[in-house]
Amino acid sequence: MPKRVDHEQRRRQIGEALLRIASTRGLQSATMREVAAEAGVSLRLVQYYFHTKEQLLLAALAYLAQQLTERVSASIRALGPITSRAVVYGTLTAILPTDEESVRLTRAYTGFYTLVFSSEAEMATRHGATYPDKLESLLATQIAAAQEAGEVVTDVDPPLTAAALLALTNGLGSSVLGGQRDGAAALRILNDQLDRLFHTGESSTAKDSSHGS
Amino acid sequence: MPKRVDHEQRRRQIGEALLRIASTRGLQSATMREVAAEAGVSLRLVQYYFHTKEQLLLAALAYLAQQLTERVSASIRALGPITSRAVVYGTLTAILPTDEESVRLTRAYTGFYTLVFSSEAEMATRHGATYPDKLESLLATQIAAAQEAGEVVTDVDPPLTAAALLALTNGLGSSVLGGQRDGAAALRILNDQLDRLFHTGESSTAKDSSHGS
DNA sequence: CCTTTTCTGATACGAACGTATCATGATGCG
DNA sequence: CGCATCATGATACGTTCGTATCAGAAAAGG
Repeated sequence: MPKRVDHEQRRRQIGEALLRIASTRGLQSATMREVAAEAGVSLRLVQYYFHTKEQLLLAALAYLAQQLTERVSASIRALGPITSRAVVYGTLTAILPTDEESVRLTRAYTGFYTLVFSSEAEMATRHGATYPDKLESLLATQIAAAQEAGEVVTDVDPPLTAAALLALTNGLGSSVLGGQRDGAAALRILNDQLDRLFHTGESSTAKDSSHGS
Repeated sequence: MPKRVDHEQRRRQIGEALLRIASTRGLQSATMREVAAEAGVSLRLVQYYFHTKEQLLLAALAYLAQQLTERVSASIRALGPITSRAVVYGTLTAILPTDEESVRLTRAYTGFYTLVFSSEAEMATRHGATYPDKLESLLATQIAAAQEAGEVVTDVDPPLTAAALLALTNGLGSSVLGGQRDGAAALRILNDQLDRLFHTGESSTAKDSSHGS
């Protein structure tokens, strides 16, 4: 038997190359040959590890979801005390394209997302719908908890508000990716809304309490 | 000279065919041949009226923007008395995919939008950025006017809030297009937010004041 | 040592794309 | 009445895509 290389590492290397292309040149530029070149391997190797292109896309999407999840929990963890507000703030800012990494992730994610409602897309049911739903119910739970703690007024509907916050963040992300505004401006808008929800008087972010334009 | 047909009508017929494809099978399925078949003309005719595919896309985008604009003003007009709140409500609900026409428009629009930050896209500067900006400043003006009228509390920042509302609506639209929820659910979420902004006590929509899940 | 299995490379194939070319009715003007 | 010109049709070309095929190198096992 031959050199016995780590298959999973190889697959990951190729999948990451696809994500890199998706976040720079767009998913429609992620052809088999481009991915192979980006990963520094031959086209045959890509075919060897992924029999078909759909398998490659599916694997790359899984890698992307994993990275997104890791980023969300890292963002929450970085905020220190795990309060409901920190979870909400950390979750939303993690998926807002503000720094280089989040721009990469959201760009790639948007590519997959639009691939879903174009093609008949059997991959729609796999990740596309379940991932935002999880995020949304997580947010709803935290908002309800914040209500119990008196940080949020009781007349807001947690599921409705959670959905609104997530949709707001996604919409802001799209505007950043589309070049309408930069990440800092999007963050200001999000913070403004969060401040209105969590009526503690202080701004959500630690570094700056003013949100003037 | 031959039959002397109306060129503009022909171009429109072909452009609409592209939009129809974009909103059903996706923009990447809108090939020259598909557009020709959808419009019921020959491929040569499409080439005759649009020398290159980019010209066709540009023209179709212009048609789409025009239809969107018309829909927004029609939606505002249908609300009767032109109050600030009606303008805001009419604008946002017009671009939310709730009925068949708005689904068509938003689907097509999303296709163009994602085409922009994939390709180097010279068409990004033409419509992509200016259209949302116009909507946003319109909303900001109306929110400020509502503040003057006492319908909105004075501590909200009109530009920031306008941006948030538009981003929220876009995000909700994406979730509807992605199949995460239906148009009615998205409308409930939007109404919930508008009710919180315009503290008149009544729901924004005329038909139902409850927003329970 | 040599077989057998695992991995990698070069190249070919059919389809679909955007675009270009050749050819041909139809019509209004001189 | 013809002929130049606008409008349309049929088809070809070169490229790129996903995928398939043919084949060679490298290392464990007998």
